[in-house]
Amino acid sequence: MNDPQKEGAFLSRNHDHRLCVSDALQSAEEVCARRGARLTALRRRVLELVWDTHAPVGAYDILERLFSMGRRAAPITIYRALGFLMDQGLVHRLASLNAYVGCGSSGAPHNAQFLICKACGTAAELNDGRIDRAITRGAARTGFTVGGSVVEIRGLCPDCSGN
Amino acid sequence: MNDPQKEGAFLSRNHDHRLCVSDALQSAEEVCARRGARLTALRRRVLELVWDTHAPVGAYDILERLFSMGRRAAPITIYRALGFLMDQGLVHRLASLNAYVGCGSSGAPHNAQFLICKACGTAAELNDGRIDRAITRGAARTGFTVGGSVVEIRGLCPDCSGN
DNA sequence: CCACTTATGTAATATTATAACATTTACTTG
DNA sequence: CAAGTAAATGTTATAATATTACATAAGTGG
Repeated sequence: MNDPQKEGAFLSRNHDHRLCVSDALQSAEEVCARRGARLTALRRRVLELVWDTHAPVGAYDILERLFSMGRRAAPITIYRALGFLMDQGLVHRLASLNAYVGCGSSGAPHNAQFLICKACGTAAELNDGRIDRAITRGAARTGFTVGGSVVEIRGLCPDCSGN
Repeated sequence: MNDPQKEGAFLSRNHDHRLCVSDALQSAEEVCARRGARLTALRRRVLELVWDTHAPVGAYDILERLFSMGRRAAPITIYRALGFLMDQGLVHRLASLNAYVGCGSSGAPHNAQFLICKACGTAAELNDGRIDRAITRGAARTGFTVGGSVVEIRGLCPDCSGN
């Protein structure tokens, strides 16, 4: 992870996004190959569309983009592809947005926290053990055993907050 | 808050739930009166239905229960009432469930964390500053400024995990 | 009481997601 | 390679959640 683009959770507004996409696609190919999971043309296409921007994208947006690329499909098709991609840890669903975003640290399904910029819509994945631990401990104090968590944080990204 | 029922985030399975409801309703009356907000019959009814159990309830469930009480209403009616109640900080929406739950620490709108038992469906509100701080700090490390957060934790409540 | 604001009613529709079953594709094994 | 099987996709319909737009009613202040 010594790619200069990947120093922080958020990339600069004018980073070379083609690299994000090609990295994600290549990584997905490898991950799936290693597991014997089939990254079919359709699934790869959906993954590409999810990676179209760093802003989470709705299932029906993906559907429309597929249409505009000349491929006609039903909603269930997208949901199935997204389901596969989530199972492989390549995509996350953001419950607070009903939208999907590519997973940067792909490799395996995992919990993560998300930072969502309310100005530009960009979302970045955080994998902060301190947050996880605070949650596990806070829950444990009430006798609750944590299985998983949804952590979606709204605010302003560095570019949009002027930092 | 020296009500013995309220020692922890989760109440025992056989607590006297009528007290929860009457407390919530009375508190809501007070809060609204203080603010000049109108807790109408409909809104109070919806609040009661939300408080029917500690498990989050869907908007359409509320609608059905209203029906079964002889009151016919359209979805928008429920959503408007829920909107009002959320504005007053009396109800929270859980994004990961598309469901609504009464707010225990009512008084003002606020962020909170939620513990959701995957066995019994009960949800409890946590107001753990340590989690908030971990989030704020984790975000700040990436240059992100936090506005608000959705924290919904799934797992097993004390009753269901055998503690 | 009148004018005004707020709340609710009514009808239609948008948005997100899944169920059920048919067909096709690709993998496997003889 | 052909047949059999499992996995993926197609097709159609529908469920579940939420909102828009406009009409009516109810409360509030002069």
